Amino acid sequence: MSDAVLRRRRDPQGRRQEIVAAAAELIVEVGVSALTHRMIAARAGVPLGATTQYFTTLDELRTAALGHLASEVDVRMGSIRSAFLTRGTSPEVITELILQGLADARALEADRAVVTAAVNDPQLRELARRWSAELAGFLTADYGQERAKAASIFIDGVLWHARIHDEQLDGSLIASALAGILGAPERPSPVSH
Amino acid sequence: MSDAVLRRRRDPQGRRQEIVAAAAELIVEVGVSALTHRMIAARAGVPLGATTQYFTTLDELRTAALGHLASEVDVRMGSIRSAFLTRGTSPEVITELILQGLADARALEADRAVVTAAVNDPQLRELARRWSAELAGFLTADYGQERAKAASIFIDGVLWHARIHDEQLDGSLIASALAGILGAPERPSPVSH
Amino acid sequence: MSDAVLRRRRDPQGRRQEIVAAAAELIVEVGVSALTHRMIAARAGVPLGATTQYFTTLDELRTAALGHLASEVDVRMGSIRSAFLTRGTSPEVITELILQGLADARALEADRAVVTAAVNDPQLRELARRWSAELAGFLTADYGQERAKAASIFIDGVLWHARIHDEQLDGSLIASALAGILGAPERPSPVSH
Amino acid sequence: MSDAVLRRRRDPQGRRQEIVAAAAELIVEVGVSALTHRMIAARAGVPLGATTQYFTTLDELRTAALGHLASEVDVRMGSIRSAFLTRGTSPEVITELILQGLADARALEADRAVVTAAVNDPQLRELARRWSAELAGFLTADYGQERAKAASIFIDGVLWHARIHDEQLDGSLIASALAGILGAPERPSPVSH
DNA sequence: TATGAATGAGTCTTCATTCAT
DNA sequence: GATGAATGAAGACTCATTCAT
Repeated sequence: MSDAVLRRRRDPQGRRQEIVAAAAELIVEVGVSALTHRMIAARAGVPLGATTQYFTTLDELRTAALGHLASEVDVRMGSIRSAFLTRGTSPEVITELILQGLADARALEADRAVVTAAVNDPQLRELARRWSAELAGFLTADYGQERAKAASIFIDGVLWHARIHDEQLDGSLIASALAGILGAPERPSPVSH
Repeated sequence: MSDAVLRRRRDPQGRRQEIVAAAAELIVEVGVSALTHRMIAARAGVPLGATTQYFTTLDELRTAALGHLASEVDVRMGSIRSAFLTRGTSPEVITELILQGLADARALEADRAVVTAAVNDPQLRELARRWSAELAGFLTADYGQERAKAASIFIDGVLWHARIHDEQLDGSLIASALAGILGAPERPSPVSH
Repeated sequence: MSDAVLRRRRDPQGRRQEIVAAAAELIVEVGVSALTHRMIAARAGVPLGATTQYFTTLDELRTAALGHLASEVDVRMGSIRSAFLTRGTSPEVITELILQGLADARALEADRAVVTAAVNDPQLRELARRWSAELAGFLTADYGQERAKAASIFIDGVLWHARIHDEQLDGSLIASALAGILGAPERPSPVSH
Repeated sequence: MSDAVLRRRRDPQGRRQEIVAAAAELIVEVGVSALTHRMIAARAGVPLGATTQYFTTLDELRTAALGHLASEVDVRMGSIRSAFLTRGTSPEVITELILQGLADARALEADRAVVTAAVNDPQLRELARRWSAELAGFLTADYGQERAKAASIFIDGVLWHARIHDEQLDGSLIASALAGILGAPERPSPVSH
């Protein structure tokens, strides 16, 4: 009991999470390749040994952290899906969701960090592809496969644009472009009217 | 000593180029942050010391390599401009140019490598922004600023898509999307008919 | 891997000391500017990495080693002071202390190493000045400031002489010179008779 | 002839001297161990290759430069000797010569650089010993061997003092100390009266 | 002969990883 | 289990030295 006070409360699962979260933060800030055990330990506020206790290699930890970021994106993806389900997939709704995404700097950075890393990481590429397909999938029912895919490509462009440019993209520009890409719904969206 | 090493023929200019080219290749393959002197020397087929003879620091070499890639993009940008001047800016022409770009894997990789690196490098960001603006600029005369910008964003999306996905993007998808985004020309393009 | 290496027993404090001591030895032997991590590690009998584990930079280690030597000098300075207090400051007593100092090769070397390094190191210069002033201070009460300072300068000369020449300096030479420099005590030393 | 214009005038001896002089300057400024070919070439305003053309190894060049400094000291030694011959060796004359020496910062630095280097260089030690003996020799005729040696030791102390302290040493302090050390001349100096 | 490019040994430093405590 | 000391493999960078031109 007296020993339990000296040490941090035993909570392996929680500690693991802290480490992963710290690593994820750092990936967003300095990039995947700059990660080090020491850096992560410092950020997480855990001793150096803890980082190797929970993850055999740095690579394993890196993977976990990237997975963590990916899951953040997944969460957002889920909320987009439910927004589409309740509010339809009109260009205006999509635009609003995009603007919301752009406003959440943290989420944007997480997303771009993962996608950037994906360029040189097969596993992440798969992930990025899945998201891309998922987004397109949401729109396919209403606009057909081709247009849905084109829209998802455009959205990807918007996200990259935000990462490189400082200016805020105009909502009407996005909405018009989406409208142009998507054209009229192939069959009436169940919710949009 | 028994170093009967045969030294390479002297050609400073050429050697410098070889090193930069090797570094550029590696940036494309493994990303900027994974670059090391050793890796570059091995790829260029020069001794380790040669990399530091021509570039005081690795950073300097990195910058030169990125510049090399950037200039490749600039060249392509120039050829796009002249294509627009002679053939107009109809969605079909744009699409054809994009497909040409996608077909040139090397060019695509150079472009994406620079843009990826741009996320964390102010100087490259500026460059990326300039390209973005340039591309939009080509289209502004015919379609107005808003649509031109939206089209350039879409094109950015297409390039990213190509980098992440293995499948070949369909030309008709691109053309339709561009047509949707650009709408009818505000005033007839002088060349397109 | 087959590294059946047997690791040294853990003793951070001790190891740190070993490293500093090895560095100090080497400064005495080869001078400050010739120090290298490898040399120190070899002398201390520790692996290369140990030297950087305990000292972030070589400069930090150098400073610690110089400090180590300086503290040795400080100790001797203290014993000189107490000798003066109990036995007075007659030229004979001073001479005896100097001869003792010269006999302790190790102490002599420490002193010379620090003073030599002081020529190009502001911090050490301050230290050397302090010792100089301290030594003169011991003698000021009995001989006045001027003569005390002259004596301390002479003593410095003696120490240098010993470092450069191999011959042993004669005690009577030192005593006579000191007697000539110091003249008669301004007021009777409380202990010397 | 037209080729002679492109290249520096052929003057091997002169060039060699320039290099040695540059090296000597640098030894005084940064110490023996910091010397590099490149540094010397830059200072001398000659191409890198010239430094290895005239000296097989850096060590050889270093030695030459140290010799150059030594010869400067030798010159001063000669002028001291002749001053003693014409003006005698009274404490006042010695003091004046010392003060002159201290005033010539360049000469002082040369002397200290050589002596400092001598601590770890057998060849230079020999040189330093010779100077020491020489100086003592000048005074031996008038004051006997013991006192002469004591005086030369004191003078060495004065030179070191000047290197470490910023304050200017008082002439009267030096003169008094020398008078105390030397006592009355054993036989009248031929010139001093 | 004079020059500076070429080479690789050696330096400092950082870290992943192992493992004693 | 938890911690941080221990180790050595790289990595960036500097330079003496060699030698093609």
